[in-house]
Amino acid sequence: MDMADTRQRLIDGAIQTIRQHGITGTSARTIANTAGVNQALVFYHFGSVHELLEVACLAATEARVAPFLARVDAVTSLRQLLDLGRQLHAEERSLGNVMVLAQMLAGSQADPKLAKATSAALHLWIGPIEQALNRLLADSPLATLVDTAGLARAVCAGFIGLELFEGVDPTGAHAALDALDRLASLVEVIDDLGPVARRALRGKLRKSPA
Amino acid sequence: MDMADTRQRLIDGAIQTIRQHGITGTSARTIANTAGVNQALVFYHFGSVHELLEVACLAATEARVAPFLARVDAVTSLRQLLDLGRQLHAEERSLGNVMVLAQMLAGSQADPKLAKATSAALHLWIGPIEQALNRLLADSPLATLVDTAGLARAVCAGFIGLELFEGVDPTGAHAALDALDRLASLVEVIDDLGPVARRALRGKLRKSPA
DNA sequence: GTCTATAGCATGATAGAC
DNA sequence: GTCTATCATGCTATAGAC
Repeated sequence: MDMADTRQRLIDGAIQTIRQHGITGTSARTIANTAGVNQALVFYHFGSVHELLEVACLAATEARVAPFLARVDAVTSLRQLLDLGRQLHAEERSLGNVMVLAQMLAGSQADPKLAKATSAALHLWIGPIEQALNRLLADSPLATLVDTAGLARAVCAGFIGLELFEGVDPTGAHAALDALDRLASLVEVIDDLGPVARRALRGKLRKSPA
Repeated sequence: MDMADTRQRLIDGAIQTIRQHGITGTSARTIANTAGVNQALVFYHFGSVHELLEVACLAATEARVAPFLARVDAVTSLRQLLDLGRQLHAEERSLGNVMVLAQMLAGSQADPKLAKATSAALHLWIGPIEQALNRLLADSPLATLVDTAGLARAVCAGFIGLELFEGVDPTGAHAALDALDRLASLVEVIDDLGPVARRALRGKLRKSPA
């Protein structure tokens, strides 16, 4: 039953521990405890706590991104993409990959090795989002204005920040998400503009951006 | 010279320690070390490490927000507000209040007492930003669309997320900031719309938002 | 592969000399 | 108010029995 799946239990335990106790409350002992295995096995299977965290963060993110891929491919409009984003955010409250990434990011600021792993995990989200934006904005008046690579990263960073903020002010975070949603609907409208308005807008834009 | 300013040295030491070693590397001993004082004084002056962190976070944020107030009051357009935001972001790289808030937020997720203090500190930023947005959008076509309270919170959360992201991918964070800036210039253009386009836009918006 | 036991060090916090 | 000394506990990591 649990020959080489002790490894998996440790990975799952690491993720659950980060979610429940944050990066500050995560140690070989707390992980092993929630995983229901012996503490020494962390070092036998992964060498160190840090390495377990790196593996766990990547594995958990992969598992969470995989089902997301099909859903994002089915999206055919900006509005649908926004809706998918809100669905995702709601699901994250229970499944919590974003919080894991946030805690890992906090721990990464003083540790280059963690930073590398966390960056890799983040890019598992960034890639598909960027692709979707490229597809949806391909023949939009916004295509020349927005940099989809940068926007995808901004979206991910925003999710991280919102998740952390939600921990200390849930109603405030909800208001923030609503505000962004309404602002995004503005972009959506512009995306749907007719050719005349489109040209007018482009003229206006030409003199304003940096 | 340093009678009751040992207190201040500990506060400064706490902030500097969080910035250099993150929340995971912050302890009574590391703080006292960078402050150049004895470790026991943390508990004499503040009772516990957590209480020192709460005081320090609030004090550092107050000190950083104070000079910001005059600058945000001088702003007279959305473009200027965006520019101020970018200036602020550049300054934060060296002064680092946003990183302190990010690390405190990470630590707050499993600690309600820290959460309360961090939330209070965050609102020192949120308040003035919300005020500025209210003032600048007062008679804009966007006034009915955007919720300034929510938007102010979204902006703060976004800064937090970007700062964390910058730690693991500096060039990616730069691209993200640029993308947001360009997107914001779109909002700026709409803010400057004439009455005809304004009415057309309002009609389009009426059927689209949730 | 998994366990116990333990080394060696860092931690929060306190007691008591000065 | 500040110091030294100390306690109890938690931590990473390893050695060695099974």
